Amino acid sequence: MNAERTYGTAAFAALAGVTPRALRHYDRLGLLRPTRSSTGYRRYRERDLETLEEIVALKFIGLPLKQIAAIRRRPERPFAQVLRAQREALEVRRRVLTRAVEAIAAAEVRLGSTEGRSADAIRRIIEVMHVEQNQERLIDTYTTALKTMASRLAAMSTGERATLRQEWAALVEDVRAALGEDPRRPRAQSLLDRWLSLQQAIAGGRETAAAVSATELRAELWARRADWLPPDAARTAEDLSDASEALAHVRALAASFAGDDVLAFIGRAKAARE
Amino acid sequence: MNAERTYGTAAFAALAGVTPRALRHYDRLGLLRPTRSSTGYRRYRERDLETLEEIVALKFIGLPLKQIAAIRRRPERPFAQVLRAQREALEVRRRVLTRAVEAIAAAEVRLGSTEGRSADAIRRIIEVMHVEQNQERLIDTYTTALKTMASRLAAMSTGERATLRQEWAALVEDVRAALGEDPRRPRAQSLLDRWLSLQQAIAGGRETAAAVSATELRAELWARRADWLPPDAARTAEDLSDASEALAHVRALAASFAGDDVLAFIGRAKAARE
DNA sequence: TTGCTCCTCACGTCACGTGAGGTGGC
DNA sequence: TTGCTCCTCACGTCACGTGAGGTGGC
Repeated sequence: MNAERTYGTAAFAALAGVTPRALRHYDRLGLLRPTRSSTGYRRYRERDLETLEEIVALKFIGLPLKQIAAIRRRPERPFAQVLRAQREALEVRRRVLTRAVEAIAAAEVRLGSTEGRSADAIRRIIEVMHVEQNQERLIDTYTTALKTMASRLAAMSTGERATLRQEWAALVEDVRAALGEDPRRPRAQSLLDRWLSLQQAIAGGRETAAAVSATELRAELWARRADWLPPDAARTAEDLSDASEALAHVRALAASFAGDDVLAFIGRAKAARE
Repeated sequence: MNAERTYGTAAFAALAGVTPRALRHYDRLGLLRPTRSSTGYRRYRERDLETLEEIVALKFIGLPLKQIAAIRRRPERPFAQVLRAQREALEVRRRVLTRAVEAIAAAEVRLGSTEGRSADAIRRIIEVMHVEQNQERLIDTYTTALKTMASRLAAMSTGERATLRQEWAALVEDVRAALGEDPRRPRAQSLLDRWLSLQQAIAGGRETAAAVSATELRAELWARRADWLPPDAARTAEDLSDASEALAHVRALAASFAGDDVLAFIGRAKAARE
């Protein structure tokens, strides 16, 4: 009595919408071990179906079976972290696919117009591919720079941040007042010194600073911000590894950078120095 | 004299941005065979770079190496077909990724609110996954039905199509005039006969007809049309395997279907018949 | 002569698909 | 007793990554 309903491999596979071979695979990996009949046949129970559905769901979001096994045993990382990392990985793959589709579309246009030859179309793919790879590299550089700045700012005390902000505002004001001056004069050169040391304080290493100060780079990136700026501010703050305060600083920084006249003056002072 | 500049494996790999191992792989597959020095070392020439760039470009758009080899030998299918098939395949993969990202996002929301447990989040993934799979199935069914209709219409003569259109318009008008009548009466039943036979003429098999006549299906699909209707009409016409005329017929058909009162009457007549 | 580069196997990756060859169950 | 289902190997997939073990080149 109370004999529980069980299923053979094929029946259970059909019930769950997977193949029998997949069930054997999960069994071998230890993901889902059914009981065995006296003759060695696999016997699945009703409650195995819940387990299998979980496995299929985690596979649907692209997790490898090994990681699924780890999560089901006991997650070594909090599930929220797993989900976030996986979502970001999928978003990267989706962007790659988008680039490829764009390259194909460009090649199709080339092929359709004025009896294009396939060699021309392939060349077009190469062009689009290179342009897009450069953009990816710019985005990576800039995103890394932003994260570096955010974490440095987050590591400072409130007082330090306030000081920095004041110094920065003062410097920008002083530069504005000196815009017409000769960039070779000591006055301009001393403004440049202040600029470089503030940049060093916020951005740290030289590469970060360089990435942040390239004007064309920022223009290009801003034009394509939909590609790298997450849609909602909450997520952005999280990405930058700390709180909205750090993000606010980065924004203030970006805003202060936005004055092209100021940047041009600093550029002239740099050019005069060498 | 005139000794051409050549490169060793590592140098050529660095020049082209691939790994030495990849070059050996392409060599073995016959994709790019360099000359060999007397001691068996691979020697790449300047013009091998063009070949390699083509290979990398075709790999970038997701073609497998075997197919790239075939294309470079001599394309057995026109390149336009290859590009289109590849673009469509990538678009499908992109949609799958979009679904997965959506499912993860839903799970993250669940996890964030009111101390969600990971089991709840996984259940949420399952829900979203099932909803989306149903939608995919609907879209497939409907798209197939549309293609079937388009090819049947394309196979007809202009005269036959004109007749069909007239009969259809006349039927819709007659049904409108009979909306208030008893669906069990011979009048309504004869309208239903005309409806079924016209549907048979356009849609062919019973499954196609069923797909086309399910009201909720069309409402659901129309709400999500961005997912399955290609953005530009030109491409749509091509998808439907013949010209804008066939497409125009499908559109006219869809428009005539759109009257919910007409559909409801036919539905009542069908219900009365059994 | 000593590093350095290059060479050729050959296994591993990931989630199964696909036979091959054999045995218990209704 | 005859099909039918199930079982366990074990190779194949795809584009290389990663040693292992060995030899020519500057």
